Amino acid sequence: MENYQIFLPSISTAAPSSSQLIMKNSHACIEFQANKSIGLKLNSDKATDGGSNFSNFPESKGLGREETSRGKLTRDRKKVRKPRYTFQTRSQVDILDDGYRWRKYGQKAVKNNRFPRSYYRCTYKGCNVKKQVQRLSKDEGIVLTTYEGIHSHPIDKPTDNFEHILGQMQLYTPLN
DNA sequence: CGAGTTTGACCTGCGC
DNA sequence: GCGCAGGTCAAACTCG
Repeated sequence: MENYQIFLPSISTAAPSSSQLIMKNSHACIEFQANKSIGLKLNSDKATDGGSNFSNFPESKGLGREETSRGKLTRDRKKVRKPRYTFQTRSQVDILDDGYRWRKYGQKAVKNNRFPRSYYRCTYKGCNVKKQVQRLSKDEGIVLTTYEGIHSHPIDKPTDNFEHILGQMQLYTPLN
């Protein structure tokens, strides 16, 4: 960790909608963006790349489902979106080993991006943290990892730098 | 056998 | 209203 910058919002509802953390070392470059997701509508035009629209988090999208034609979906999803944090990582591998255990629950092709987006959920009991992993089509060396929510448990298998990063996230994350 | 992955179907919101 | 895109579910499958 040679170069470490943090730009984080004050913990206030009037805080700027995004912040950045940039980490660099000899083998990786990570750019971290935190967005308060509640009610944000930042881009008026459609993103040209599948990974560039992570700052758009309509509050109600895909939420509130209780029962459907399948008759199986009875979960009561919260209507409040958790904050999301996007890491932009230059890496040859899609999956950042952040020390937590994740279970993949979906993969989708993204418009204007030849790489699919993968959806993961933390497998720790009671931990509802999700993440999305996507490679940029215009620079396939860059992987966007979007975290949604805060882990409420210790890291399962601590790895060097990421424990630091995630610790910072929890320190600075505004609570809902 | 349990945990994790794959993948098609389904649901919802949004733009036209 | 319709189609598209994003997000999620869950059965089937794979792997250790």
